[in-house]
Amino acid sequence: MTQTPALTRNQTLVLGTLTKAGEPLSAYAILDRLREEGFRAPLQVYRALDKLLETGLVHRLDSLKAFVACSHPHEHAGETMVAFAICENCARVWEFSDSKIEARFSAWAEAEDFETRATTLEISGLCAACRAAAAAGKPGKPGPETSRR
Amino acid sequence: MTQTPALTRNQTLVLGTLTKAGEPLSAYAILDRLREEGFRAPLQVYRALDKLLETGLVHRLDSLKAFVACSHPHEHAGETMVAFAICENCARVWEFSDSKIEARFSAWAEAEDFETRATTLEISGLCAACRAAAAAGKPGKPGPETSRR
DNA sequence: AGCAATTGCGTTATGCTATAACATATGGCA
DNA sequence: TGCCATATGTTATAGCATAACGCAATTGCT
Ligand SMILES: [Zn+2]
Ligand SMILES: [Zn+2]
Ligand SMILES: [Zn+2]
Ligand SMILES: [Zn+2]
Repeated sequence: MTQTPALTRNQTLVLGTLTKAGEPLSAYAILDRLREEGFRAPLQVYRALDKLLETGLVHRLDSLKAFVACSHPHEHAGETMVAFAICENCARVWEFSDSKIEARFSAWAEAEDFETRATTLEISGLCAACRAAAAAGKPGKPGPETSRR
Repeated sequence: MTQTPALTRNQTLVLGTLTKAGEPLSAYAILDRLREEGFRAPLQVYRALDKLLETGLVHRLDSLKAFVACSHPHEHAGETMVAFAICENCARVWEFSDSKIEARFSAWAEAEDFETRATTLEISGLCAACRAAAAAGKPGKPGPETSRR
């Protein structure tokens, strides 16, 4: 069940940065926000992220090359397959799981005798708020802070 | 329906390289295999890939940062959500779609009023052949040619 | 044919993402 | 005390992707 073994200072800082941001951040964006705390090199961020990813407190979004704090520091223990919906406009992320989706993937894997180790389930698009704003002619937020140093 | 407008020389070379490889290749791996054909710069590969991705002849696997030829140059027109299973050991890729998986994602999107634009559905693990080989004590193939120049 | 617009191509330079390798420090424990 | 494991700091390097420029080929029109 991956007992959380109390976070170190760097891990706490990185997790705090992601939580406060409320949206996905690239490792380098995290680094920039932690320079005042003494961070100097990407490795300090990546090493902290490694541990946070292991314990499930943070997720990596492959489609964005960015990291996000787990929205329900729930039990990721239950083997649950987690999916993410990412708004291209406001960068908000919805983390959800659906037992039926999981069941279908498992069915495919069983039929093919494939042993699943990791999953990447991400859908990107426009959230309700952004679509409403767009319909009303408003510009909207700039997007996720990734690829922007 | 994205009429395929006849491929250019570079696009043909890149698609041929991916098809012949039969496994995912990074853009730089493709570049290396096309130097004898006159390729010099990553952009030549990326520009060809852009078009091939548009027309659905090639897919990008975010979890691998690599590209793979579509295994059934089928109609990707029908809005079908495509999923990939990737063997971590032999790098083979299974491309499949499941209307029930798609239906569940669509149901979530409709409930949240989220407009889906793109999907990344990838599961990685071990294929049947590699598991059997591992059980028999054999080493197996080295893995996908990504991150190796 | 003449001409403009589009698209593809080649090249150079640069930026973003991630890890290797080495050094130092710290804390638990035999 | 001496050993081991883990965290950390630092420098350098590898791997992935695009910006910006200029030129060439193609297309579509008059
Ligand atoms: Zn989570
Ligand atoms: Zn939004
Ligand atoms: Zn396909
Ligand atoms: Zn395999």
